[in-house]
Amino acid sequence: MDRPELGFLLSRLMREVMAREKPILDAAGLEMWDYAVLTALAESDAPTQAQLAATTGRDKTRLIGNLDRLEAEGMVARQPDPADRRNRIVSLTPGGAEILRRCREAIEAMETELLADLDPADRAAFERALTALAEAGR
Amino acid sequence: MDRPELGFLLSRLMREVMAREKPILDAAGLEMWDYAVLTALAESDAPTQAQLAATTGRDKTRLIGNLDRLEAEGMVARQPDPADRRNRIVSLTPGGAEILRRCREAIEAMETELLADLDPADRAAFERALTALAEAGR
DNA sequence: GCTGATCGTATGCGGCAGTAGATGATCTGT
DNA sequence: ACAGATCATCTACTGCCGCATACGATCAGC
Repeated sequence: MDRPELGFLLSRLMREVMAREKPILDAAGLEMWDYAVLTALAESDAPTQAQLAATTGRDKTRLIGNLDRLEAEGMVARQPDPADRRNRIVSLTPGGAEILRRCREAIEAMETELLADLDPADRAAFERALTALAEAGR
Repeated sequence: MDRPELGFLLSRLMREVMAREKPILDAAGLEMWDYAVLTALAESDAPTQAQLAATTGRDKTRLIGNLDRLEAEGMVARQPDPADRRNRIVSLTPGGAEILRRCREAIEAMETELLADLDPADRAAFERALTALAEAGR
């Protein structure tokens, strides 16, 4: 049962995916973390910064800098939560959403190409399994 | 086609796997990198340090420290290559192989448990696809 | 034999990571 | 009204990362 180490396979694939994402994000003037933040923002509505840090896995103090930059460039907006004014509610601006949409499109195309060599059934199973497993880690 | 970002799924799963590996490696007194090095050593025979750095993805100057430690603890041995005395050929000692074997066993058990909830067919396809994709990144 | 390249090693740099403590604004429980 | 908790922010600290450089030993081509 000389199964190849799950961790090593994942890290190798991860490196490959990131290498292919980088030029796309560079072209849009985004860092990896920026993209993660924007994506999280598009998926959950009206998150507070602490929530955003939790869902992206980014340290909350590090997140601040990213948001500063993204806000300065008009991609996100921070508003005090009317229900609890300690919170800052972060949201995507239309401009940010548009940039995100373009990146996402390019990245999906890249991923499609990356997965193209797989047997279609395997590919579907791979995506299904990966989604389930990623969920398992909460 | 709102496919969930491959990169994000991978990073979440990766974090989960590493979190589960950590206690096992801690118990054996190994760092993540040590384990990667030992595993690479078990798989390819008589690699030079430069080759080892390439296959593990570790910076060659950083690798030195790991090898120093592993050598001091008797897990690996460094020998000058008789064919080219600039090279140092790194090899697993029996003791190192034994420690690696035990870790690998525990980690495989952990992985088996992690994958246990998957549909068996999906699981097989997942491993097949992951192996193929990891290969794609050379 | 010389020159230039390669390998292992040591060292220093800048960058990025998380953690911890302090601060000010704000909320909650009593 | 007051005490304690929470949130965003700032700053200092520590540790790991890759990268570049330098150096001595060694090899290969001419």
